[in-house]
Amino acid sequence: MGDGTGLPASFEMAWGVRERPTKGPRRALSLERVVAAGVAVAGAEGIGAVSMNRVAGELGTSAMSLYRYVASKDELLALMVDQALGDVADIAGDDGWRMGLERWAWTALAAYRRHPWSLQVPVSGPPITPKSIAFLEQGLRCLTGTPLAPQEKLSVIMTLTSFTRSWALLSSQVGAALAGGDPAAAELLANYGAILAEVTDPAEFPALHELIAADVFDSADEMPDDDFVFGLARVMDGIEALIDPRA
Amino acid sequence: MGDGTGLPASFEMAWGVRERPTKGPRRALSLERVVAAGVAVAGAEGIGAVSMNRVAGELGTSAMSLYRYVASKDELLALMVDQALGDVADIAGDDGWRMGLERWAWTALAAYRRHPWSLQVPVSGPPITPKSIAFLEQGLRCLTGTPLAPQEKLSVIMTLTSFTRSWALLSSQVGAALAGGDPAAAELLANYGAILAEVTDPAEFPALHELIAADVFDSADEMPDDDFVFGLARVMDGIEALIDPRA
DNA sequence: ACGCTACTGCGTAGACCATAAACAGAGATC
DNA sequence: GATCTCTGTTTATGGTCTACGCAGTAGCGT
Repeated sequence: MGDGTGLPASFEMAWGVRERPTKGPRRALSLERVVAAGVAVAGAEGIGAVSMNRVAGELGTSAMSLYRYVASKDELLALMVDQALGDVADIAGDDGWRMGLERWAWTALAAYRRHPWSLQVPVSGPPITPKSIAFLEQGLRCLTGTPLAPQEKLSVIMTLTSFTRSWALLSSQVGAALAGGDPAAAELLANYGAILAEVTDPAEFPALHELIAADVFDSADEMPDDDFVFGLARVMDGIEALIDPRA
Repeated sequence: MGDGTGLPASFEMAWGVRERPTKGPRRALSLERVVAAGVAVAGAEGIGAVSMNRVAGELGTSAMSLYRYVASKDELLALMVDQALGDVADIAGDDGWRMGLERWAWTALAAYRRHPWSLQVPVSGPPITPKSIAFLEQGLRCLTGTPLAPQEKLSVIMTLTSFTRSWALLSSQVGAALAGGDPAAAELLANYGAILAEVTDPAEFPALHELIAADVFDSADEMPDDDFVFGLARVMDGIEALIDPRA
């Protein structure tokens, strides 16, 4: 087994393991540049525009050249998502786990906002790329000193991650529908409450119609971060209810 | 505006709005059968095998026929996901909001387990299909009688949904890697802890290595629902911390 | 200096994919 | 019976990923 990690070669490259082979012609590109080109295309024209051809075009070469750096398109996408996380600065401070984790969640949200397309890439396994692991480390550090078992720490981070990611996804889609090009999506969103009202029977959906009557579904136009603040507070309260009794 | 909902025609069909036009030849298929065929293909061969051609083959017709029932592949996928939720029975009981919401979450998890492929379909907007709305209604009913504002109720449901969905996704991928065909994924998962250890520097990732040392990443083999129970309890505690002080 | 050999970029081609457009027939309505 | 709408299907277009193979490059061992 030795030092074979079993990871795809491009991932090992991203981790900095694996020295570049010394023989052969000099490489015209680098994994970094390929991934960066992918990120550029996704950022400018959306994840749907990311094809091997398009990315290669951005670099002035042809599609097949990219396969010298990446074994498949899925690998490229995974590395793009990793890159999108950005370089993670130190997050945990000395102001307690709660403040730290909240900063952590807001940092993740900011990264998702910067690269909304990264939310559209289908998740294909547990995190294994450098920046996502570094980010996990930052989250875990916030919990250092708390009376939680290791397994519990991981569960806490997972819970928080899933909430943040889901909210970022919803929020980005709403934002895209409002600002973006698709007029059908925009209209659907603008009339969301009305559509629900028209399609459901108040007698059959009483709880839903209570919300419709309260205009809950139409206030999405503004869409500040209030809902995120609210949900985040709920999740943190839940964690606090676990930690506090032990202290 | 009248009764034009602005929804795609196939969605109106799924809701039962829209009478079938009386002219022209009798239809050879039905929207239900098309969606059911898609679900069958996805269940048997995974979401990746769902192509218009493959689904049409399942029905003994040709790809273009499906476009008489569905305007695009995305619509078909959305309807398949809706179908996967299954018929929702009454969930809210008289044993309090917490028990109700927990049943609700477990019901959702069961549906995801029954149709893991539905987690791979990229989410493309707020829920608008019959069964997902019915499911939302069930969740909201659990909160009837609680001192929560309408907007808060929706936020609570969203928080719970996102947690459940994320956990189901992770759990299904782990399950697929262990049982499924891809030996690379299986090996990655089996050595997950070891790989992390090999690729990261303990000095740079102290919090992570604490977890690795505790074998947290290797106990995934068993993977019962313990983590879901744990996270669910956290989320519910968070909601309880909001409700209790008001009662 | 001179193969050897590993490695490079890239062109070609195959297998699929979603779907636009046009068409011949079915069957209810006038 | 004529009309007119809706039906399934055929054909065609432009896109996707990527397996394969080729010609050329540059370091290494001799």
